[in-house]
Amino acid sequence: MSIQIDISRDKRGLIRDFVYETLKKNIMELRLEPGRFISEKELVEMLQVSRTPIREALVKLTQEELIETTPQKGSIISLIDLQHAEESRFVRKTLESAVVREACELLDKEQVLHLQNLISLQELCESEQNYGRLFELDEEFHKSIMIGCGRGRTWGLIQQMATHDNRIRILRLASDSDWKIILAQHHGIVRAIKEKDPDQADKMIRDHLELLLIEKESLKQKHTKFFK
Amino acid sequence: MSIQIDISRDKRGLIRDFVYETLKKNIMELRLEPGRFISEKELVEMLQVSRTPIREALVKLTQEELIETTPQKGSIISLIDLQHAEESRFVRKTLESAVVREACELLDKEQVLHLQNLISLQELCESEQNYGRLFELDEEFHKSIMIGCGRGRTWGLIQQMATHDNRIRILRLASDSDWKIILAQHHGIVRAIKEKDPDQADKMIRDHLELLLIEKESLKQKHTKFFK
DNA sequence: GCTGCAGTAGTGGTATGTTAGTATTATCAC
DNA sequence: GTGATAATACTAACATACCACTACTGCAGC
Repeated sequence: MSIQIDISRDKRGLIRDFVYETLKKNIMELRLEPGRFISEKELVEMLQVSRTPIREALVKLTQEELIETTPQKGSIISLIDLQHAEESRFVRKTLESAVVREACELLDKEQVLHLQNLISLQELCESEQNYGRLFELDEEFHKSIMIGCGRGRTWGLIQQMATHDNRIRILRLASDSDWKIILAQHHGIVRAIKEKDPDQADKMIRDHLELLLIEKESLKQKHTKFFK
Repeated sequence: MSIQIDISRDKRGLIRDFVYETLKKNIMELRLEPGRFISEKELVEMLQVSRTPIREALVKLTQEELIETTPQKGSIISLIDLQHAEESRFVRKTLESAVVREACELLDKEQVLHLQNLISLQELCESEQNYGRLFELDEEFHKSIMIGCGRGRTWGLIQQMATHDNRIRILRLASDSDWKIILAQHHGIVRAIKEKDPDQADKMIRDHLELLLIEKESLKQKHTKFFK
C-alpha cells in the first residue's frame, strides 16, 4: 500500500506542520490521487510519527476541503469538484482584477522591475520546456502583485480556495498549455500597471485568468476517477 | 479564573466540533476578550472534556487567526488587527458587489420575496431595539443573496476573513448604529435586483458596505487593550 | 444458493501519559 | 542590594492507550 511521496523533514519546527506541508504538497501535485483512501495508521507508518500530529494536520486539511473524513470509517483525498473549481476561479478573477487596479497606483518602479524579471525567468523556462518550474513562477508573478499591494491575506484566501482548481491545472500541465500566450499576457499586465491604466490592467488580467478555464470537461473524461 | 461563557452541548456530534463552535461563538461575541490568555488546562475544566478535542479545535481556530499559539507558552485570543479588518472589508466589498451583479440575473421572484421578508423582520427588530438579533438578520440578508447565486463557498470565505472586522462591528453595536440608513439601503439593493439593474445594485452594495467602516479609530481608543 | 446474524478486524474519536521547552522565582555569591 | 544561576512550576507538543462505531467475513439455518 506504500507509495512514493516527497518527504523532507526539517528538524526544527513542529511535526504537525511537517505533516501538513508534506501531505498538502503531495495532494496538490497529485502524487496522492483524488479519491485515494488514506488511514491514520498508514500515515503513521509512512511518516514515522505518532497519530497526534497527523490528526491535527488532517483537521487542517479537512478544513481546506483537501481531505474528507468519515467518522469511524476513514479519510480520502477529496475528489476534484468542478463546481468548487468554478467558484474559486470566480473569486480569483474578481479579487485579482480589483487588486491589479490598485497596483496601478501602488507599485513602484522597483516592484515593476521585479515583475519583469519574473517574466524573463518564465520565458527561460518556457524555452527549456520546464513546465513545472514555469507553473511556480506563474504563481509567483501573481503573488508578487498582490503582496506589493499589501494584499497578502487576500492571496492566501485565493490559494486556499484554489485547492481544487490548481489540481486541474496540474493535470493540464502534461498537455502543452498555451504558455506563449500566457507570457504575452503577463507582459501586457505589467505594461498596463506601468502606464497606470487600471481599466486596461483589469481587462488584461480577466482575459488572462479566463484562458486557463478551457478543457475542463475533456480532462474530466480523461481522468474520470479523479472527479466528483 | 473562570468566566461566564455560552455552552450548549449537543450530545450527538463530535466533541471537537462542540468545542470549536463554543469557542468561536464566544470569541466572536467578545465574551472571550481579545488578548485574553487561555490554556488547554483551563478549557478542560471549563468544558469538561479532554485535551485532544480541545487541541484539535484550537488548531482550527488558529488557522482562522482567532487564536494565537506560542509553542510551550500558551494561547491568547487574537487581538483585533485593524489591517486585517481593512483587508477583509476590501475582500467582502469586492466579492459581494460582483455577486450582487449576478443576482440581478439569477434570483427568481421567490428569492426576492424572501429578501423582502428579511427586511421586514429587520425593521421589526429595529423598532424593538433588538440590535443583537438585527445583526444576525443583517448577516442572513447578505448570505441569502450569495447562496441564491450559488456562491455559498464565497460567503464562507468572506466569513472566515471577517473574524476581525465582525468583532469590531460587535463592539459598535453598543453605540447606536445607523440602522435606519442601513435598512433603507437594503431596500435599495433589493429594488435594484428586482429591476435587474446590475450597475445600480453594485453601487448600492458598495455604499452599504462602506457605511460600516467609520469610527474604527475612535473604537480603538476606547478599547485599547483589544487592539493590536 | 440465499439470508440473517454473530464474530472480528479495522477505523477514527477521545482520554491520558510523557517529553521538552519557557518563564519565573528562590537562592547564593559578591 | 545586585547579579548570576539553579530549581520549579507552568505550558504546549507529542506518544500511547482505550473506546465506540462500522463493515466485512464466515457460518448457521433454511
